[in-house]
Amino acid sequence: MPEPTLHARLRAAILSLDLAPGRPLSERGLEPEFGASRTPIRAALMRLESEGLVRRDGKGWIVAPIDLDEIRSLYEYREILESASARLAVERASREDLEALADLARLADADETPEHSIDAGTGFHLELARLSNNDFLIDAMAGVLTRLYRTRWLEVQSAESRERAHREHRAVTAALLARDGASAELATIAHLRGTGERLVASLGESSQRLRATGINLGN
Amino acid sequence: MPEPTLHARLRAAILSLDLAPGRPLSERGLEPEFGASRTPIRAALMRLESEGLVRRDGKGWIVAPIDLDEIRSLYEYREILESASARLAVERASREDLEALADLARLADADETPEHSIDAGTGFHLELARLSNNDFLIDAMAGVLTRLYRTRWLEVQSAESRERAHREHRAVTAALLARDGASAELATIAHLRGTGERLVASLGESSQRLRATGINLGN
DNA sequence: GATACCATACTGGTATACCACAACGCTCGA
DNA sequence: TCGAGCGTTGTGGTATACCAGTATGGTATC
Repeated sequence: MPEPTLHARLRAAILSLDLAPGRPLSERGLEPEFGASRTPIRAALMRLESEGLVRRDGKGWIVAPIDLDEIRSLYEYREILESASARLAVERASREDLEALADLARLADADETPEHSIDAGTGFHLELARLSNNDFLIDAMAGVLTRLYRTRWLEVQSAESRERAHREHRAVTAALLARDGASAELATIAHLRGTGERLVASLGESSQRLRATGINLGN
Repeated sequence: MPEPTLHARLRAAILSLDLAPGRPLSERGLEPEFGASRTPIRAALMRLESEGLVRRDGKGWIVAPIDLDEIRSLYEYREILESASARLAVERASREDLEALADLARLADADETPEHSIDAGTGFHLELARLSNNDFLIDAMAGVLTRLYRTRWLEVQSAESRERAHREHRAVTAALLARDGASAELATIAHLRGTGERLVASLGESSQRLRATGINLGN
């Protein structure tokens, strides 16, 4: 296995909350931690900036904070992308592709580590986007999922929300397999809207309580 | 006026077709042409890569070619984004904002240089996206417009297509001002679908004839 | 004349030294 | 004791030297 690139390692550190949201990053400061020199670190930071995981703060860098308004916009945007994906998937995906997606939704059931649950959910939604067969839609969904990844540490805390997600994923795949575009769109929107609202609610409730779970919004 | 950044200068050179699609770029080769050293040139190239204007080709760089399938996907993607923008604009934009947009569509009438026409069209669509009040939607639309910018040198060649665009823009703004979301969506989709199909058709027709107009697809 | 091989001249990738600027803190003077 | 000014330290921005890999062209040999 090739060792992960610097970009991938930095990315993983941010997504795992190992590098806390809002934390200032200095190019030289990351040199010892990641065993690389400024040039590739700079390149990685610039790339992470375009992914929305890192941000310029004045002249310096910070790990992108988790902002409530941004999450709201992101879910609205995602609803546009994902409902369109569902509609296109109904028109274009093969039966095999749809069944593979349904398997993803079904297999996600079992007892999982929170991290597995996050990755399974991300995988499901990304795979759905792939079925649209539109590379720009796929890339956009990948970007959204990346930007939302850290907030999902919250969602997967409760077994109930994990089960709800799986149930709703199965509802989406059922509509897709039935080639019912309108239902697939509606099921997708229902899933996202519910998830988004619960997430925003729990984020808005108290950033104090979140810090107790090890999650800091960074703002 | 501050002098344009290196990124902006490279970007302008690509969008104006001064750097032909498909042309190989070497970091060192750009040094004398742009009077900068490799480090900032490299940074600019990485940024342009994330905007889709430059691409890695093996180990090297090339100006992104203009690919027919990509244009098709882009228009499909854009239809998703822009119809959603129109719908959101109907819900959210103030009367003043909508009238300002209508002004943009109206003022674009006059005799213009092709470049002005392109920028006016880009401005109109970007402004429409802004009225959605969703930053991600806005950024995505900006990205789409950037990626499509070079193809618009074709559209503005004919006075007839310029006039059609203006007319269709006015139809969109009329629906927006009437607060008729469904009509606004439909007018937007009609505009894009027609424009996209004509563009793809003329691109597909003959890349030979295009080269005569100074446009090379780079593939 | 054809082919194989080697030298050379590129490529991007990396490490690092230097620059200007900004913020912080200490020191010196009132 | 308080305040102002200056120096030290750290920031990103840039220029450049060096590295390893690669493709290419010329030459020498068969």
